[in-house]
This record gives sequence, C-alpha cells and structure tokens, in this order.
Amino acid sequence: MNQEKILQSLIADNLVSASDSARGRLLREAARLFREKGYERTTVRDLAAAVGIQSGSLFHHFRTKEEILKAVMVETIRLNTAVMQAAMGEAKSNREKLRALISAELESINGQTGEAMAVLVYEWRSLSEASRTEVLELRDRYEALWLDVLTGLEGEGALKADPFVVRRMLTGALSWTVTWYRPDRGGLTRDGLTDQVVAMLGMG
Amino acid sequence: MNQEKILQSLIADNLVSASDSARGRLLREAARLFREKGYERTTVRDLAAAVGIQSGSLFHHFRTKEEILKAVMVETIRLNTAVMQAAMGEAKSNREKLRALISAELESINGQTGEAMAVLVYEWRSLSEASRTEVLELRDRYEALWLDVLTGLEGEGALKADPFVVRRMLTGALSWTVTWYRPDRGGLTRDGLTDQVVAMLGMG
DNA sequence: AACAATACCAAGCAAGCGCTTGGTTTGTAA
DNA sequence: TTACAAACCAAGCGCTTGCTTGGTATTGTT
Repeated sequence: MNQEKILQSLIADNLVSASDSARGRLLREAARLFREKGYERTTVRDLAAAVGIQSGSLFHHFRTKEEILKAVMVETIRLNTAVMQAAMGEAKSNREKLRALISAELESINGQTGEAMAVLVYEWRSLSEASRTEVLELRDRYEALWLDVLTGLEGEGALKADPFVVRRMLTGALSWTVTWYRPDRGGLTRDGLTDQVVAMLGMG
Repeated sequence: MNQEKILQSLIADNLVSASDSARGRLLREAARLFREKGYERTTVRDLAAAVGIQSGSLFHHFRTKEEILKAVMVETIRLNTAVMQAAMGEAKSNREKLRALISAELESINGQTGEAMAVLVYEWRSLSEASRTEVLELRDRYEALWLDVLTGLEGEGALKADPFVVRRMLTGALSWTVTWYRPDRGGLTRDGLTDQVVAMLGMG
C-alpha cells in the first residue's frame, strides 16, 4: 500500500482532512504559519487571511485557536504513524526496518508534512493540558514502533547503546534536520542522508 | 582553569552578568519563564513579578522585552563557549576531545545554564533580524570548536560519516536531551549518558 | 420551489499586551 | 549634609488579541 492509498483510507475514516477541503486547506496554512512565526505570533486574522475569509468565520470551523493547533498535530501523527507502519512492513530484517524508519521519519520531517511536524515538535507548550495528553497518547503508539526495532537490534548485538536512549537521540537528531537540511539545493538526497545516519550509528 | 574561575573572568570583563546582581537575577528568572511558558506567553508583568518589581521598572534595565531575550542568549553562548574551550584544552587526542565536547554540551544543556540553553534552541524565532544575526555570529565560533575535532577524527578514519552532518545530528540529539533527561531521578549520570552517546557513534 | 443547514461577513467587545510617563525612594560619594 | 544618579512605583495609554454576535449569502435536499 503506497502513501497515497494510505492517505485516502485515513480520509475515508475521517481521521485526517482532505487537503482540498476547507478544513484541510486551513490546517495546511495553519501549519505553515505556525512553523514560520510560531503559534503565539500567528493571529486568527493571519490564519483567516491565509485562506481568504474573515477572522470571525474561523470559529465556524473550530471553536478555539488552540483547537486548530491540536488538529494540526493530531492529524499529522495519525498520517505518519500509518505511513511508517507501511514502510516497515516491507522490510525483513531489523536492520532494514531501522533504515525504513529513519528514512520515513526524515521524509515526514522534510517532506509534505514537514511544516506540521515542526509544529508538533516546537509548539506543544501552547497546548492545554487536556490536548497535550491526547497528543501524547498518539505519540506513544508511534514511538512503540521504533522501540520494537531498536530492542530487536540490541538483542542481536548490532546496537551497543540502550534502545531508549538511542531512540531519544535519534528523535532529536532527525527532527533537528528541519533546521538545516534542504533536499532541493545541495547534493544530499534523502537516501544519502539516511545513509549518513546509518553510518553514524556504525551500522553502515 | 575551572568553571568558577572562567565565570569570574567573564563577569570581570562584563561579558556575562553576576547572578547576584539585579540584571543577573532578572536574566535567570527570564530564562526560567521563557523555557517554561515560551517567550511570547511570558509577559513583562510575569518577569517583573518574578524579581519582585513593577512591570514598568523592567524598562529601566532593558529597553525592550526582546532585549531581555537576546541578553539571555548572548550571555549563555559566551559562557558555554569559554567553558567548552577550557574542557577541550585538557584533552590530548581527538577522541578525548570529542568526549569532552559531548560531556560539556550535555552539562550546559542539563546543568545550571540548561534553561537558558533551551531558550536558545527554541526561541530564536522571537528575535528580531538584527539580534538574530548577532547571536548567530557567536554561535558560529562555538560550532567551529566542534568541526575542528570532527574533521580531525574523519581524517584519522575514526569517523565514517560527514563531519558537518554528524555535528548537526549531535546538535539535535544533545539539545533534545533537555526534554527527557533527568539526572536527579533515574540511574543515568552525565558520564553514563556521555558513554551512551560515544557508544552510539561506534567509538566506545 | 421551499426549506434547512452550512458557510461566511461586518462590526466590535472585553481583556491583555508592551511600553511610557511623572514622580518618589534608595544608594553613594564628596 | 548635600547632590545626584540609579532604581523603582503607580497609573494608564494605545494597540492587538481571541472570540462573539446578528445577520446574509450559498449549497444541498426533497
């Protein structure tokens, strides 16, 4: 199942918004603005202008500004968890699975969902306690995918450090790429970057 | 030269504020609040209350709120660059130097200056263009320390990946520790964590 | 055609924001 | 004691913020 089909199925289940719907368009613009200026510096007037409506009309679609932030985060996690599960399903060994995970996470961070992923990493403080809990639960399921593979690799002796620590280091390392990695200009492709990460782990 | 002496000398040169001065106390509280709630969500009234003065009185010490943010960042970089240079000076081989760099950065991220370091990483978007340039110049000098060592290790064949990429991965990985590493509760000491990082790089 | 639901606009309110102002207290040194 | 600057307070200004309100198009269903 490729990425497009996964997306379609999630849309059908109403778990993420179609990008051509009013809601989807708003969430995309919101992710862009939240990443560019930060959640607090982005006003509801900014958001409304970005989709060409009046600021008050936003509240027909979302009850509060924070609900928009939460929706960006929740839909992003849902999509990426599904994509990642699919990418991993095709791999045989744990080594291959790890490579698939790294590659998929780099894609989600630097590809289409990149802006939303950056929001997920940097704007969680702007969530209310309740929303934070909700988002964290989704995150935990995503993280379980990683820990399974890393624990497997440790058992095989391929990994010398603690799986929990390694996952956390990789979380930081990979999410940080959003601040410097520009796949368009400059020679490093995503595959190339994945190779570098694997080489850095001594698993080249 | 130990850390305390370095600090004294920087204070003497007016490059960082003494923590018992009015300015120093304000900057410490500001770092705490900025990290806890984010720069935008922290009001000048919050800052003033934290040091026990009226909000207007802040502007006797700093011309704008942003100037406070910049001061937190600038002083933190200055201090940590100096500490890191000292830590590296005692090491002989590049391997030892790398370990010293990792350990020192983990200390600056998770020790006394941790709150300020987190601000440095997460709040740069709230800086004006001019301040951003200024902070980036200081950062570049700090980064040069890392690149020298990593390039050396690559030359020796101890490092299989690109030094620039590795440094950026380490930047993300180490700064991310601030979100999960708790040296007080839980068994992992800073030395232990440094070991894990070195092991992860296949240089244990 | 009739109706209801959906999507939107125009206007503005209440609250909170960064920052200013004019004046008072506190510290320091001659 | 006097002189003066640094540190601070009390009050509030002007503006922006998230959000509300009452009403009007637009769309879909029967």
